[in-house]
Amino acid sequence: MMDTKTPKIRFNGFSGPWKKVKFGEITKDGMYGMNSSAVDYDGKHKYIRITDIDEITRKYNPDPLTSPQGKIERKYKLEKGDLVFARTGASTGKTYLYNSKDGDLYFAGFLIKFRISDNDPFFVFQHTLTAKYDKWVKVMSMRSGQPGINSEEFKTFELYTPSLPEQQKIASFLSAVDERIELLERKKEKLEAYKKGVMQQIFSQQIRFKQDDGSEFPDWEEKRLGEVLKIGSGKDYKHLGNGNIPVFGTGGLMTYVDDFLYEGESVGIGRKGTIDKPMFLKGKFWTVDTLFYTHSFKQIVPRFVYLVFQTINWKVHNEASGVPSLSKTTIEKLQIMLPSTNEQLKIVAFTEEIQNSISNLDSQIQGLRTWKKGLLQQMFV
DNA sequence: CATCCAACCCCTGAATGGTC
DNA sequence: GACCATTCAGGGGTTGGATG
Repeated sequence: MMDTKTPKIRFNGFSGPWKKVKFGEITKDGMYGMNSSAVDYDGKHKYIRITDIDEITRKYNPDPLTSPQGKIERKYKLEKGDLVFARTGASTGKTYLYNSKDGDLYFAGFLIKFRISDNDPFFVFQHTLTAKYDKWVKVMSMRSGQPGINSEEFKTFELYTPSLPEQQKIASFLSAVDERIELLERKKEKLEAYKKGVMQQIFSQQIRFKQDDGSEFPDWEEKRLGEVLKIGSGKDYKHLGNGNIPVFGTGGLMTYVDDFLYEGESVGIGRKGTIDKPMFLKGKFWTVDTLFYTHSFKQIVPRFVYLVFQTINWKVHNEASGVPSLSKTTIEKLQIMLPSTNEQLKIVAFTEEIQNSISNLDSQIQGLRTWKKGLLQQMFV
């Protein structure tokens, strides 16, 4: 007897149960890619490896663009309807559906390619974005060492499929949802670019704000950072107990403890490792050994410091040969042009408004992604 | 296997303090 | 006041665990 099921929600005009198939039954090959390392892009052959697939959007997103090394064979070129799977490492199970817009792509050995036949590729691909698939990957990839799933194992993944027209109907609906998400993403990118451009114009004084009564603000003054603020060192926090005071590292929030280093508005900046990602801090907080914070502000408001820090090219000031490093003296010696406090506040308010719109778009995008994930659970069985 | 990053630790130089 | 010992904080390289 055939194993069948019916999904919870469905488009009008379709009826009848969905039938259970193994992934291997609706695909051809299941071949491993090129066993070759990546080299600089040669202008013709684009290489796709696990890291070139975006974790969230599952799009081909190379950084930088590379080509495979050595002899390039046609059989490693992806075609319409090809779906690739990451087979080892922490990203095991990550998938990418070939999109002809990405041009000619040659796939790497850590990916396995399946060509989907007689079914809608996009419909099948969507199954690899479900919670059910994630769970399956988690179990199947368990090994004594690094996680992994081989070609034969991928073929055993089970899914339920309707008729081709119903698959296509679902696929076109879901791709419309994806398009909406992409539209918002592009909007967000544009706004981010706009913010960057405006900040440049503000800090080069091409744009100046006026006082509320229409008069000019005073001229900007050249200052050493050390004249207007002090740099505080982070400290180890391991000896502290649990609490509700956040501990920040160069990568952001780490944990919560029961003591604080500083209270008030401040800006964190990396001392080692990531030195070019300033963060705005407020309230009581603790920073680790590798994250500086600012304090004792004179003639400068912390939120403006945050803006200034975002415009500084920190990597230029790196003085170490190994892990990038900044020292207090380097930071204190930096020269900046400083507007009056009132103009600083205007600039801060203006840029924060743009930032709010960006954050708004971001939460809309997150919301849509969550909604789609839930939708997949209802539409598939 | 490569990358990232917190934690670790060594080195240096300034500050402090003691002794003759 | 000169000299030396000790302490301490900051600078910066190394290490190892986590992650992709």
